[in-house]
Amino acid sequence: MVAGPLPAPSGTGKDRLRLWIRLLRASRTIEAELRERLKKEFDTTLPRFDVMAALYRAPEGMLMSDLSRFLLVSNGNVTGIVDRLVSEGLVTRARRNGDRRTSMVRLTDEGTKSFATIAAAHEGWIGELLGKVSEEDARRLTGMLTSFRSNWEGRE
Amino acid sequence: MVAGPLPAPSGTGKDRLRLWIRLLRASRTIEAELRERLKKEFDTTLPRFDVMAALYRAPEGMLMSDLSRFLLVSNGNVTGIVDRLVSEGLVTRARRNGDRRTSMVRLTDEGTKSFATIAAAHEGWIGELLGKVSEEDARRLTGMLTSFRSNWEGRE
DNA sequence: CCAAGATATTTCAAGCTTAAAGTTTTATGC
DNA sequence: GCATAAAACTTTAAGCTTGAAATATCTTGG
Repeated sequence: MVAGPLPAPSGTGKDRLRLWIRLLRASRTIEAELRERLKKEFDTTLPRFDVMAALYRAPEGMLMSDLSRFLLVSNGNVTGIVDRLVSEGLVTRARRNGDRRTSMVRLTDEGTKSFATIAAAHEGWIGELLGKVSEEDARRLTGMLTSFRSNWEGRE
Repeated sequence: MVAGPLPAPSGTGKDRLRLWIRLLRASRTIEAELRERLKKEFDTTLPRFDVMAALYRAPEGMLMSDLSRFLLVSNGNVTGIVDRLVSEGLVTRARRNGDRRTSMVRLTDEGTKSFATIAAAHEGWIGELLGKVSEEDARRLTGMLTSFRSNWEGRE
């Protein structure tokens, strides 16, 4: 065989490591800002917002396991957050006839109304925080991240 | 927040919101994978790794406030993580002559050795997890994220 | 039917995280 | 000097997070 110079498998990992660090810092910076604003302006938290956002897209409701899969967090975690949302009257757990292990989690009317308000502010904040990223860059970056993600989907 | 596209049909913010969601999902996916491997292979955690990584770059040591600023986390948070690292013998708090409020936090020899091992594995993992991102894309993406960050530096 | 396994969820212990309040030490204005 | 403010850090309470163990329910092969 005419084995040419091997394509240096890891030799160039430096740029990827740098990318990861930037990625992490960017998302942490934005996350911190969002958390602070959610707390200050709506007296809520990011995890609660995440759960409500997921439920908002699913008027028919979601199972606990749907939620944890969609949000990329553990089962036990969702239990606690939903417990608190239920106790605040924003969400309900509806027992199902068919399978008594599960329950459909849904936004209440109050939860829906509350989320719509917060989501509008949230979208504005993101526009502001990412204001310096041009729409074109945003689309290109999104594309890169999407292809990255599809590389990982279904691994866990 | 790992929410899907919100129904708000605001014309211009849409792409940025989508970008934010992708960014968050990507970093959470990678973070989860790293956390799991750190636990399984080295019986440690991401926050511990982050602190040790910061200290590794600063052989002369860092103040608690330096650490919390650099890592983008709260003061009290760093206190707990450093406490645990100290109790494991990986880090020391050296009282300073000048200012008795502060102490220099440094890696111990054991901590340095331990971190070097873990960091090597970590760099390999990142190379693997971001393997589908070309080096060129990685550099371009890093550039975008860097300019974004500089937009925010000094705001808090 | 029913035992054995699979699923869906909750509980638990340990650790991470923040914001706010408290402690100790240093710096400053008068 | 010395009261007062500022700075560096720790403590605290509440909530988030995970992985593992426990519970309850459903499914399936015999």
